[in-house]
Amino acid sequence: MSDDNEALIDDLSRSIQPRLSDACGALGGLAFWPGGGVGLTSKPIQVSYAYQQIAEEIEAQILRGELKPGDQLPGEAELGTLFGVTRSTVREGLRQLESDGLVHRPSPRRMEVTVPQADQLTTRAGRAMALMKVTFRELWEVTMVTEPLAARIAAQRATADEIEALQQVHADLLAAEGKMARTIELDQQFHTQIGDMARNRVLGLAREPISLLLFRGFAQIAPFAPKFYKRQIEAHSNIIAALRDRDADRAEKWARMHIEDFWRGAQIAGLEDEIALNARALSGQTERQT
Amino acid sequence: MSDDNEALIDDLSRSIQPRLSDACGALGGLAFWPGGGVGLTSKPIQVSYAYQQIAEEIEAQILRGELKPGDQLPGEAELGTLFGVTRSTVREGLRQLESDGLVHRPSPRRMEVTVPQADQLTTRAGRAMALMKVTFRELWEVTMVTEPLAARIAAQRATADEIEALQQVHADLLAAEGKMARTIELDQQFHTQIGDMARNRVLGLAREPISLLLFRGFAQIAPFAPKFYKRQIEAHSNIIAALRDRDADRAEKWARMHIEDFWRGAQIAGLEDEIALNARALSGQTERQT
DNA sequence: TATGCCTGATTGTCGGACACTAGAACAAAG
DNA sequence: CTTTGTTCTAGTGTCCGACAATCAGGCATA
Repeated sequence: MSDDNEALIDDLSRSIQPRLSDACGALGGLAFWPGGGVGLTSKPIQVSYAYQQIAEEIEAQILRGELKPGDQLPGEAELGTLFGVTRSTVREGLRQLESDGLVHRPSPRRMEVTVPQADQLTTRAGRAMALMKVTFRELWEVTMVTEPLAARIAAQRATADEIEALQQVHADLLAAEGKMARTIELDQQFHTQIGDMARNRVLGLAREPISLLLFRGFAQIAPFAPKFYKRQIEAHSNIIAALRDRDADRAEKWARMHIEDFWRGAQIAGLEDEIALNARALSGQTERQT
Repeated sequence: MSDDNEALIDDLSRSIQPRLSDACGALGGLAFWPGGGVGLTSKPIQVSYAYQQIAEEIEAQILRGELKPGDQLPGEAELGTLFGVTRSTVREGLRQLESDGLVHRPSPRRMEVTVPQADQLTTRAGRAMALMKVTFRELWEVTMVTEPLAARIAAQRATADEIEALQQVHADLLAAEGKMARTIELDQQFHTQIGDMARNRVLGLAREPISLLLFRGFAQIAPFAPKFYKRQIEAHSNIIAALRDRDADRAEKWARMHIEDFWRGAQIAGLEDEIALNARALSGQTERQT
């Protein structure tokens, strides 16, 4: 494998500034400000550790295209000699890259460059939103534009097979009546699937974590609004029908009404400015890529 | 500090399964499939390393709320004894959490729990979109709904000060005519600022990386469309005016026209299905939090 | 050809070590 | 009493060396 990596090795070997830790505390010429304590330009003075530099250097080479997805990284020991640091230090850097999603490990022996996976970003964003305690209102306001957009584009681009698969999810959803957890799961899947049909990765990335959180509210709304479930189901049917007819306007309209209706339910349940999700509920879903 | 951490320590000490590495390769009862090679349920068989378990355990406790933002983590050595692993192993886990944004280091001596920072997520998402080579079309389709939404809500919620600040950015933008890099920067800031005025963190999270990438196209459009720059500026003026009047509909309308116009420019420049950004361009901006 | 075995390279984890520094406690000076 | 300087200690970044487990690949065997 060393033949294949010759080039990589050459590229990677921008050796780390020797003995960074020594230079850590060195605060770069901090100008004295005569006007008193206030107004001092508070520069962050960020220290840079060796393991960070390792991660940054490799990351930069990935972004610059010198390392492409699929390329295999040299061994840890080799990286160590290349950068002039110990294997332990290299490892810490690799862990960062790993959880950044820029490298992954197809086999425990190989470490290769990859592009961040969508589901990983979704988890990340969802976690962040939960931790920053976003409200249903915030989620809803955005969903109010993303889902109709997804439906509209999906009507133009979805394949017949995809629409069929969506129909199947809808059927499963009907069959799951009464089982709340399953209902929510299938409801989310329904929307995710429409999102995928739009063939827009940006939209997919943006809407997924949001709808994931928002539609959990289902469980909190249903008990308060008897007809809520039925209306939601009907909306789904209408969306599917519109998709079948390739009627973008109608698909968009029904999606909008669907989300509007969701909001009415949320209002009845008094959820408007409630925190959408105590992060605890997400704790089970941590899926760290390996 | 050990007094304050007594509770944390108790909580944290769910000790890691002893000797995980030994159980690594153990492939869980793989059922033999008599029908031939095809149809075998290819289970991922994910091994779990000690450093991952450390990260996951601490992460879970953060999500569960047992560790709250601002809490200080015990020292590495202490964590090591709590989990029953070496300090090196703990460190690798901490590096993951660090780049996940769940913990950070206000001072090189303290490691405390925090909620993921928005700008970090933005960087992450932007990098991912660049690496997956999204097209201008994908970005534009989503921007076409996010920016009008941001403008609409901003018209309802922005403070007078914020509108004033926006006006200032606009003035700077006018003054920067001809300087492309600066123009793009200020244009992005203009939109970001409107996004912030909407006081919707979900919207902010969703739209920021997208607009960041999309509006870079400015540089590629301007040379092809002489009047493009002027029209964009005018649209900005009109948006500000609408915000001043608290006219949500008009703000939304102008934002939409603004983005539509951007698309016309993109068409003239032939960018529709071009890759929005070679990731290289992002490589300079890596800002790893410390 | 397909199977089993052996070997080298790589990885996960360990334990110990050292220099350096932030933070606190303390002493001296205005 | 506040401000400045000193000392000490715990904790961090980095290094070193080591070991068991495992994967990849070559080789021998059936």
